[in-house]
Amino acid sequence: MNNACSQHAHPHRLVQQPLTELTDRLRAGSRKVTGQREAILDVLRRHASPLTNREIHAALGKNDCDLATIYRNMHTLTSMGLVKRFDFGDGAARFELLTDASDHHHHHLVCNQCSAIVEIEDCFPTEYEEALAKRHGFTAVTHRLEFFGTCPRCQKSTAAVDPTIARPS
Amino acid sequence: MNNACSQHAHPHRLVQQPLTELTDRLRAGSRKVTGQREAILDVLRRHASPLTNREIHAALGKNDCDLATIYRNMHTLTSMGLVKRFDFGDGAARFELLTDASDHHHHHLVCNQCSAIVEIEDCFPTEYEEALAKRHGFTAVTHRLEFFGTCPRCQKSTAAVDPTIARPS
DNA sequence: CTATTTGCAAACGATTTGCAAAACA
DNA sequence: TGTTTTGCAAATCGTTTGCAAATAG
Repeated sequence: MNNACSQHAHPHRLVQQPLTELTDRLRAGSRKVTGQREAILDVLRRHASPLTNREIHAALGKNDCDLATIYRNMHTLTSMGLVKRFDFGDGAARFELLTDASDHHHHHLVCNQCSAIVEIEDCFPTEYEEALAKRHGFTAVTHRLEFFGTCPRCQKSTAAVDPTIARPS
Repeated sequence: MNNACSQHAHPHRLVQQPLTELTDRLRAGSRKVTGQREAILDVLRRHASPLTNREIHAALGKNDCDLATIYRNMHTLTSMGLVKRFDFGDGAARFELLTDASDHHHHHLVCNQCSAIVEIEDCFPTEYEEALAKRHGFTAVTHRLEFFGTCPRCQKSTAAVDPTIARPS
């Protein structure tokens, strides 16, 4: 995927926490600290935007490991809370490192043209969500919210967008 | 997928517009009115919640047609604006009939346990979205928003939920 | 009659899984 | 050493596509 514009990502997400802190979290969860896991976590550390398994695999370079290993580890890391999974509706899951508790819930603004991703702090108002849950008798209600549009850089080009892809109107 | 609770769906979406009105829209788009298309549209007409291609296929019963035909037609119908595609993050696209312009934008509340789907009118505040777009220099910004939780019926049972699936925290 | 549409089978891309070898603790 | 993790290959699942036959207008 072409992430040419991804440098627009909000700087606050580029905070790199030390790798040792991450491996410690692995040990705390009684998981083994393997070279593959370190390499994967290291790739995630240095990326502000969520990456697909394939992108992680490509970014591993020298520390290459099997794609299946990445898939398995993203499951593990997600269930351990080290990583969060996002879906942009294009058929590939994306994963982002959770640096701290405050990162556990946020959203994205994705360019329909070049797939640039901007981290967003805006969120659906809690009070609305609570009212909505109560109204329908649901409990433990959460939401998935992602924004799509045309990024500044792509506003000049005139590339067509596939109208059948799941971009809400 | 188990949609046992789907009768919770908001009644306003059960409005069934005549099949002829739909086929007319096909003709208006210079598309042929085939038996398969009529059958597919008829299935969508009588369902309040979005259906997967497989669910549509199963619902066709006697008027069975090839799955590939359904996939191709959902593309066609989506690009014609007769149908809208939704993604709940479980890997299967869902489609819902658009009865009128007011239906072009709405959201869902999905039960994590039984996949019951409730149609939701609540939406992310337009002014927030506009501010967000301006702040990041994006144009033509839209959003995808879906809610997840535990439906009234499932609040009694104690089924575990896969923590690795993309349900935002 | 002619462009569209369909059925069938094969192809695809993302993801998962079985199993034996390799590696952490 | 005993359990977890990895690599490899095969399997799965949703979806797409090539192509010849069927069909709507």
